[in-house]
Amino acid sequence: MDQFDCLCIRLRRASRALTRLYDEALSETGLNIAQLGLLFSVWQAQPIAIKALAEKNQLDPSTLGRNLGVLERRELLALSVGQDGRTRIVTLTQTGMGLLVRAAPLWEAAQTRARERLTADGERTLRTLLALLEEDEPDLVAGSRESSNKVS
Amino acid sequence: MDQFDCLCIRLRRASRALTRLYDEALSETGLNIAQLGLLFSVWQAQPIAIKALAEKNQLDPSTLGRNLGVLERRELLALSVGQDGRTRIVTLTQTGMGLLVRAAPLWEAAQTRARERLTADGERTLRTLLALLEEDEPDLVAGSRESSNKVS
DNA sequence: TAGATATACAGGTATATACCTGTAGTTGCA
DNA sequence: TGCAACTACAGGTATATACCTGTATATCTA
Repeated sequence: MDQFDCLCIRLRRASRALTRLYDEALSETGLNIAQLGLLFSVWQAQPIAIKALAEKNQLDPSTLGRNLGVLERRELLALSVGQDGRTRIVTLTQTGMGLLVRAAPLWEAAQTRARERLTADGERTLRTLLALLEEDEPDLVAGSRESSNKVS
Repeated sequence: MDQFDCLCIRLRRASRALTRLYDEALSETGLNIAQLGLLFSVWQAQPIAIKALAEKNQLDPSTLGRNLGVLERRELLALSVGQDGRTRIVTLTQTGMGLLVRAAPLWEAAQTRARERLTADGERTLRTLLALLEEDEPDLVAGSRESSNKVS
């Protein structure tokens, strides 16, 4: 146990560090990067039900519901009842769209700073590796379809 | 803005996914991976003040203080007043040490499963890239000391 | 040595995150 | 069609995370 070089802890630490970088860049918008990502995700997919949005973002639906609540209270997005009375349909408001547009260049700047910490190659590799980490064991039986995500 | 491929969002998503993997593996211990990491960090560094531990883990001191509180209430670690009366000194209890030992093989299994999602090369590369992301602009003026963390 | 300044936390507030349970609304089937 | 099973959320509870402010303790300086 003298070696506890935990991948998860490393990832969480890097995640906190990068979150700080983006949040700081976005501070004047009153949004953090998680909220901006959510707004953008809604913009892309609207109108969309909470469950579907949760899957798209790989978030627990109850977590997402609460996160949406914060943005709804700021009137950045609107929730309404879907045709299926059980669902809540999420859409972006005008205000939300406006804020998204205003935040875009600030996000861009943060992204650039993040990229500067990596190389162009590094960024591509990182994205690939992060995607691999999200993969749930892809059905070990069907061994024919070889893993298509080899990394250098 | 039609391309919002945010590194930070990707990192946070991967972090959630990996956290789920580790937390599930550790569930029978009643610890999550953040708590296990903290216990281990204390074990390595004890006795240590909250501020120093916060720096070691790159956590906000107030965040760390609350996280420690959870583990203290479970009597996994102990807080006492340091020689400098302002500081709180953290140490692992016997119970904490015992749980750390019990959790080790479960953590190991999770780590192995995480590694299987990457390649050996991938893991090494990932660690390097994550470390780069944590780096705060390394003093742009002193341009002589060239960046020693190039990635293939 | 007294007062100014600095430091280390504790606690308030807010958000992110997940698990669990309860409830309202749908769907499927006898 | 009426009930059983299912589904989508809402809300409780708990932890992780960070920022800000207040307080106790140290330290420094005139």
